[in-house]
Amino acid sequence: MRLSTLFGETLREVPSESDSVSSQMLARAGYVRQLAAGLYSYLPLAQRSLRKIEQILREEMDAINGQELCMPVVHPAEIWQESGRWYEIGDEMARFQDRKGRELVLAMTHEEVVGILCKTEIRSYRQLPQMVYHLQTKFRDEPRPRAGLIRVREFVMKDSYSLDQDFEGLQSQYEAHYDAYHRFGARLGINLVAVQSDPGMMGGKIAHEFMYITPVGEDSLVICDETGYAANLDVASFQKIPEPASHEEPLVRVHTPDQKTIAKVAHFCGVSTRQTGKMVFYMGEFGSEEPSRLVAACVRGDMEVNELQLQYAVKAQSLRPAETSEITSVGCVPGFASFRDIDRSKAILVADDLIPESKNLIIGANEVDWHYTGANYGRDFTADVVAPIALAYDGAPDPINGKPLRFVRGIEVGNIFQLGTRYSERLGALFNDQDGKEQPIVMGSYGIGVGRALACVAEQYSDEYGMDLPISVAPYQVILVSLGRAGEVFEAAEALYRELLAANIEVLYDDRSVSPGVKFADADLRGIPLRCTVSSRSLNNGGAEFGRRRSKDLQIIPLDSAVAHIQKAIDECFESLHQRLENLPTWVSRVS
RNA sequence: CGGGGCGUAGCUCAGCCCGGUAGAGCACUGCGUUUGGGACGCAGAAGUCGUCGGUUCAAAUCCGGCCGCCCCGACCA
Repeated sequence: MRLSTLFGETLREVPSESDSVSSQMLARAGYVRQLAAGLYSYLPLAQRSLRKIEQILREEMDAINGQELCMPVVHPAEIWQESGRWYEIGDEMARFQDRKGRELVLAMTHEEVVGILCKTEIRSYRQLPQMVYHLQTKFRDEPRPRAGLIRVREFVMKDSYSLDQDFEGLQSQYEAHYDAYHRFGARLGINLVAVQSDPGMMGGKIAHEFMYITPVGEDSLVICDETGYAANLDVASFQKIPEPASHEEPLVRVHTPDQKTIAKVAHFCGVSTRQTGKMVFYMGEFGSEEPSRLVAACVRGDMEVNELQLQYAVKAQSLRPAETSEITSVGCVPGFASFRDIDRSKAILVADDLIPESKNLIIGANEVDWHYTGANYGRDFTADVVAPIALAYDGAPDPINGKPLRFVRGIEVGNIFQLGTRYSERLGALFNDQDGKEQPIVMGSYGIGVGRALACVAEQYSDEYGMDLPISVAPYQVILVSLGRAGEVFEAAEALYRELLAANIEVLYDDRSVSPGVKFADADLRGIPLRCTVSSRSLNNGGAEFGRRRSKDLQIIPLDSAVAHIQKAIDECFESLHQRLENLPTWVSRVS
């Protein structure tokens, strides 16, 4: 490709549209342009990179017996009504009507269509297992798109769907995806960490997210480098160690003027926050049939509430922080609340499982400026539900060996879900088993965001001058820079360009008549890993100048063997990338 | 949805407080010079100041509504 004709300019100045490194780099390098919030055009360079990422996905999916197909982006509403998600999903799903008034939706994912396809294609256990995948556009009307390609509304996802007759089959395909996703990350040059995650409304019990670890990530994770335990904060567990206490002290009502927060009360009483019980109030929604109810949660004073686990503990559809009036309506005094003296007919009381283990807590007395000391679960107060509802924290003891967990942030590049039979049952995707009995197909679903993967690569492989993409992702392998329009240099560069093309080397040829500074600056920006320069200086030295992007260690390669030299360097780039495939985490080697 | 910021030429931004001729740099066009790390001179083209309304003799500037974009939070099958 000649740079003089490439569609897509570099930007000299940092675009103002977003703060994230990847979006600024991709914009400056002429890869992407924003059309609206969360909607991007991919210019030719980005398109080439995306196609390379897609090709890697195809190879990895094919390697685990996937079959590529393609399903529509526009779906009739009925299939989403059948699966139930028409009613469960809110404004995130784009809904519209066709000219006849038929309700349509833009696909957020494709479980429903796969289920519909199974109804006609799969009838017998003899046809299972199967795995299908596609690379297709999704639309999710995110409440807040952000960070360039990291969180967009329209994006291409590789989504695959496993179809099995039983859970053993599902487990096996799940494990195959687990390993394939690690290979995918390695081939892109990024480390993906598999973390336990919340299956959420996808249903099923087991799910993992594949995270690219970076401080700019939007998900919070806990990981332990020693045991390999890794989990999304939502589902992270940790060891809970009660404060030592020799005996139960008596319950004593103490005056605590103006000590409204846990920190203040603990300080006032001269104890650690670990000796206190903290109350947090939510309003729980339980569906249209049931009225919403107050959910009162109690965790030890040094901890926070894990809202997702609290929601599961009370089997609520959703939780929101309670208003002060809602708290007082059950007899609680904000700032001085506890499970004692609460109207238990109007609220669900949930205690973290550490609370019954903890002796002699300070809790609220439900009266302004008063607390109790020496409160003990069972004797002085009880809950309706005891469950692990405390949020893991930085340094919390690993659930396996008790070593401190590390808090990190990550970007979710992929996820894998064991769906089970939820969709096949609702959509009627059944097969006849060996006994001739109808059974629902056991499904799994597995996604990878293609653009998000590119953003993660750009995030990692950038410096102040631009991107330095791995050879597997870079739109071109080498950038050929010609300096000077003098006849000899021009002829040599043109000849080398033709030779590189003939040798099937992916070359971006800067044939523009701009100053050397512009060419080098653009070469640094564009993300091409190798650079070859032809100039009168290089010709005088015996050929072309060649090396890694921005390297000071440049070698002169004779023109007649230049192609071979460049091919060798490309091969070495791939080899060093492929070394990442060794010692990858696998399902078998995982701990968590 | 809550909080904050912004919207002026293709890009980055100044001008707005204090109302009166729409600006700079980069990019672009032409001519000439220049060619190893974002060159220089001369000439030129380019904006309905997001939008609608109000105040005023007069609005980019003051006031109000709306729209859009970014950031923090909520949310995220």
